[in-house]
Amino acid sequence: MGSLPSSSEGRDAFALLHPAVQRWVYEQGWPELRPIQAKSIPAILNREGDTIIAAATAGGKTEAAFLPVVSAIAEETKPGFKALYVSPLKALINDQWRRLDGLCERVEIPVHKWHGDVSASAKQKARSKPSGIVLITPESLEAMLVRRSMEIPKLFGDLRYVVVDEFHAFIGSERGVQLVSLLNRLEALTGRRVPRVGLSATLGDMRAAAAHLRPDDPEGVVVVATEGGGQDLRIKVMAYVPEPVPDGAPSAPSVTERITKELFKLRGAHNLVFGGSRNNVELYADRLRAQCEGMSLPNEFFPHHGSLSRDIREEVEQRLRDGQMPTTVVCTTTLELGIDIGAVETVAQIGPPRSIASLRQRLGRSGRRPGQPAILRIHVPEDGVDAGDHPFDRLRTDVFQAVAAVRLLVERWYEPPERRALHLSTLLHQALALIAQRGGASARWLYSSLCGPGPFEGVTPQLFAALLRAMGDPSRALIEQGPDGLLMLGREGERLVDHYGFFAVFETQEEYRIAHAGRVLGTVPVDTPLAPDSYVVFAGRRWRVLGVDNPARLITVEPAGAGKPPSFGGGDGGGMHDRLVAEMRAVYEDGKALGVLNPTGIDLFNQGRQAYQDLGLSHTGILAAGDRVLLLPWVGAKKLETLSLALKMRGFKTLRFEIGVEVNDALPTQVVKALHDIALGTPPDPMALAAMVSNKATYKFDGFLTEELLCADFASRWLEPESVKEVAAKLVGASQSGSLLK
DNA sequence: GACCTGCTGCGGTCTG
Repeated sequence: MGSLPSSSEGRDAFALLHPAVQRWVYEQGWPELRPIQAKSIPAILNREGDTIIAAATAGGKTEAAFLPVVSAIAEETKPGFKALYVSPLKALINDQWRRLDGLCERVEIPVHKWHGDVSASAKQKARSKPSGIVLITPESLEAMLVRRSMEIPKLFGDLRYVVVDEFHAFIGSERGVQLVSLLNRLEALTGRRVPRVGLSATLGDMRAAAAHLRPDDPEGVVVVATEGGGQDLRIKVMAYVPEPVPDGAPSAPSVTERITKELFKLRGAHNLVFGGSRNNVELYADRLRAQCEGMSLPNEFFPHHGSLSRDIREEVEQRLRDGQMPTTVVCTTTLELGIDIGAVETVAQIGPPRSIASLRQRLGRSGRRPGQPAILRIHVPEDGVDAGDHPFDRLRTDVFQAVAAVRLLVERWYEPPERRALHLSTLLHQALALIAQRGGASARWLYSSLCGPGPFEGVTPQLFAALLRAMGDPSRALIEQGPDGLLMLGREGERLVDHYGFFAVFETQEEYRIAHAGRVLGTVPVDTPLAPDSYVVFAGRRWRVLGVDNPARLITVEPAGAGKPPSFGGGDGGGMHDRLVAEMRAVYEDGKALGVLNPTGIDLFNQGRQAYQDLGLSHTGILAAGDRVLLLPWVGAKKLETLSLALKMRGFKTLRFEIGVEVNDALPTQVVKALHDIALGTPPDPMALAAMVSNKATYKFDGFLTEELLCADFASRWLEPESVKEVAAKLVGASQSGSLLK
């Protein structure tokens, strides 16, 4: 055979693989094993523990996990699935299924897709003769555990590995908490501790990621990483302001028109433009297509976002993958994860990045061939301001945010996971799922199953008892207690669990479909319907609304010559990490912009620095300026996000928290007190917090929580763990505890 | 004035 693996590390790793896997590797014609693969193979095959594989996008991570995993299970003949692969996206499962097919065929191991688009008959077939590898979503795994718990020991009793793809996508979210809880439940059902392998490109804090992967033994997780270095980065931040127009002069091109002109220069290659919102995606995709048509050129610009129909999105992905015709896709985060689209030349971003991890992920789409630089252009629109405007409006926070994000990117800092929140909405969901899975359970057993070392470890027995009491309250009727003390599903609990919508822990809004000539183009939210005869831009084209069928939730359209993007509904707001805000402050303080700014950007940068000095924002606390209240940003954006949520719940309209929070209303005393406490970094008085929260929901099952539980959960998102328990204990009241936890 | 993700079981009808 050839002299494939050239390094000694590569040779040693290669020798560990199963002969059939070795043959497959030869057949691929690879010059050698990638460094990440050479490292991961012994890490997985020579030990029993958990592993995190971190390498740049397109670094061969999938094979780094599956060459050893397939080798380990190649000779297994006992019935049962041997490896479970969990992915955040169905599209990624379909991609990986295609990719694994050849390798697994060589070794004669079946690979099963298992998600909502897979037919019941295919699942039935896999279930009747379980073997090989299952590729699944968290929701489908939840459904399997709840609906088929009796079969789990037979299906997974001999499971050898769990592989989690795009692991970063599961960190710091409700869905990630659910996933880890699911893996714990799976191990409990099978009585085996199964090695976990997490794959990711952008993990900043490996120890924290390890703690998320295996909460009760983070030290035992081996991190296999390769340097992403050596890649040449070319980054430019371009700022835009409206040009002043003298009276009587023809109007100057708008900021949007100038950014469009800049993006149009990307013609002739493969590029991605991250628009920041579906609205922007539609706006720019339409303008760019119109510009092509105006110049009688073939269109190269296409939109891609979550409200477009699957077939429209797949058409665009296919066009990128083919690489035959030059293509620029204007998209949201939909093209950020690992769906196979090939390499692109330039990555552009409209507006400042909100997350460094996501910026890194986006950049990973560019410069994937050796010797080719990764190119990033950040286009930052800013408003025009007058000299007399308030300094808040002259801070140019978007420019500073973009510069701060680039500084952190160069520093290789990424948002770390946050583990300290209580996640009571998800805990409630998991308690229901576990009761349904077992048919009934004691409170003590539930507590030890869910709140041991794991994503709910911050929940005390008292708090859990309060949660169960809330669930058992006749007004909610989620659970009830039998005479033997066993907890069972109540009337409402049955109804929830029986509906298929139960399996996902995230909320989704109701939508209308938009269709032309029988083809569904995509969806818009029900609360922002389109009127008949209005003009709309959708899927990158212009349409006239023919009719709206309310009962069918269907909007029909015909081609038109005008239109503007529909409203896709509001987002969650905020979401910046404290570190990014701190870096913004550092940029204001030290004035170092890395030389990445265009001339307009430099002007705005100087203007922002001046405004910053004018304000004299150097201490922590709340500034009252006239009828405005400014919360200094340096308390941390995470806290501000929470605060802004609370303030919105109280009906305040004018909020700014990019760098400060302004409130143009008089604040109730209790809320001011809580704001003060938060600004000073001390735990707020629980009653003041309660006054802020009222009884509004953010997560899917918040609506079933009492005000006290909601407050405890709310506080947990930014307080230190000790303070969380303190505040929660005060809220819940230790005196009531104990009745359910016998 | 942000983004994204996911979905079972059953009963009915039709096709090969």
